[in-house]
Amino acid sequence: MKNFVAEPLLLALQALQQQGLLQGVPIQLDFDRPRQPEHGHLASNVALLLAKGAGKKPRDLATSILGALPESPWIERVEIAGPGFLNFFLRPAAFHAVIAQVLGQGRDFGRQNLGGGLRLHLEFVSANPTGPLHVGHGRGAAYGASLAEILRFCGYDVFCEYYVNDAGRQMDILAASVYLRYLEAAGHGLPWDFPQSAYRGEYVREIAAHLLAREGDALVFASKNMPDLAAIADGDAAIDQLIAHLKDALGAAAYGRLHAAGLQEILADIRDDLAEFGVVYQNWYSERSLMEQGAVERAIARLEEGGHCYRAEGALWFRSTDFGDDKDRVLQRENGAYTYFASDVAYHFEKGTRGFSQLIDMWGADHHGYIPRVRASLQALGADANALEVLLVQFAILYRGTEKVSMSTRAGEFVTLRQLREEVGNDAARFFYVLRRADQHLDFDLELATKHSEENPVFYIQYAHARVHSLRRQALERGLSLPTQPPDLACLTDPRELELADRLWRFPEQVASAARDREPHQIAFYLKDLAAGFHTYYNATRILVEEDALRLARLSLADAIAQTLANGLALLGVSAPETM
RNA sequence: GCGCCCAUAGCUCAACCGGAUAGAGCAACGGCCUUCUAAGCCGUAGGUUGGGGGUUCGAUUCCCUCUGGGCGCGCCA
Repeated sequence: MKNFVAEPLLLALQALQQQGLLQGVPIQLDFDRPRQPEHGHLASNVALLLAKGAGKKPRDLATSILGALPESPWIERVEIAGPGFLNFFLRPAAFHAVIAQVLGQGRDFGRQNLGGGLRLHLEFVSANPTGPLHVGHGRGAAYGASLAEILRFCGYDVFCEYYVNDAGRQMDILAASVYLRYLEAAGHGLPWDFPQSAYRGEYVREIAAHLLAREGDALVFASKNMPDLAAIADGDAAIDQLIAHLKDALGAAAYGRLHAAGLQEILADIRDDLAEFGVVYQNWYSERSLMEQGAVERAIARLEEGGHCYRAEGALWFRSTDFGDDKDRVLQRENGAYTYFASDVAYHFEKGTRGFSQLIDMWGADHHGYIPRVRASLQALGADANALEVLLVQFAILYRGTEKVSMSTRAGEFVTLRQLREEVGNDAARFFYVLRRADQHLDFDLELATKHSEENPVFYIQYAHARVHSLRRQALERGLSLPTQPPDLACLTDPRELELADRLWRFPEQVASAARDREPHQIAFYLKDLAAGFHTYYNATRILVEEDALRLARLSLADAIAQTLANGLALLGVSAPETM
């Protein structure tokens, strides 16, 4: 739609160039949507931008441009204002064309091909499978899923992946926690209190109960000669001793079943939870498979071949300081075990070999210090470090009223994503999560979200959508005809109607902007604005009037608005109900 | 101490890769339902964009500095 103005303006600038007025000045077209209606529907500051290079005063240049503008069926008039802005006023026909376009394109209105099919890898959530997802993870899930949809709508080939940390010490702690609950469920009391450093959530008992149902007493024997945890002051050391004992006593096969019991149940839960939330992955990538395939060894060998490693204090280090990191990082510990970082080096390198042009990672903001070392590793491995883009998502801080809610997974004190979804509904949750920029802290007041969920702006938007469909139902009930394609919009002359069409026209731009900035909240705010415009119009103007032409034209406008609301809501994973 | 992020109306947040007079919602106050869904609409009030410098025709936006907050600085993940 900007072409209505961009094409004539470009022609004018080219004409001036031929006259020698803009020699050596690179032409750049730039438009603004003025806040003030007096400033037109579109304003261009080209004269201000090009004035310096052309050696002219901005207003004089603007006058020259104005003189060179060809006639256009869409442009009513052009004014020069302020320091040299060119303000374009469009004819109603331009807005009618927008409405027709929305109705013609339907669900594809707003779709565009910015990406050109570029393959893009998007990793998000990737929470450790040591417990159910909590409300904090929900933000990443909603944000990532919405971003994926927006990017797809803009012509990118997006591949969503969840990186499963199924290999680390945290999983061993989970296994040990399950084992202790298993003993309890089997009727064997623990010789000491349940450890503080183990996972104490209720879900661990459930996993243990299922394990007991499958295994019976078969694993109880390993409770003999357990280390005396009560005697070990350091909780982490205590749990590590317990893990070592269990691995030894149970043997690889039985310990593997114990380990898998927790992992598989929790992973299945996470998968279902996210699927119900409308968050779908193309792949779940196992950290353990990375290790079993030798990818970590290969990556480290490659680093060593490049001379980026050294041994010190018994450990193998990566000289990340050569690539701008604060300090060097350990890849392999003194005890021979690889660090989490080593897996991540391999994982990110491996991603790059799968043919993606760009890698987008979404991390919690607490991981920001991690970016330089991952970048450094990609650089050292000869990969394109610029292909990795890390989006940091700030924490969601939970409140219950004015009180901060603890969010410890170990202690099992948290509100799960599932609980939240059940309380406020998927639509409200999805929308609420993307309502603010990712780099803003999200204050999530549970009391407010549950008690006053009807105040959530998602209902405001859905209500506007439902109202349009209500109009259509009303029209049918009264035996009135509905619009046909293409609509006749000539009688839409009211400034409010044209202004609404103006907002519709903005949708594709907003989608592109949201994709470029990786900011789904832009869509959310746009939809609020469009819904507000419709509610105002609805209250001020009767749509189902007797006069056929006017009624059909207004219904067409309403249909176009509903279509755009539905398209936008779909990008955010929110439903667009026809009745409320 | 070093690094990253943030600071806009009483509260929660917008402001289109620098644009013209900084906008919404909530809270407050006052109006609108015998006609298309009042989960709505209209109006009033609310600001030195944390302070100070700089760049620019032009700064909430970019740079510097200070203040205040969040997070990080493990052979944890």
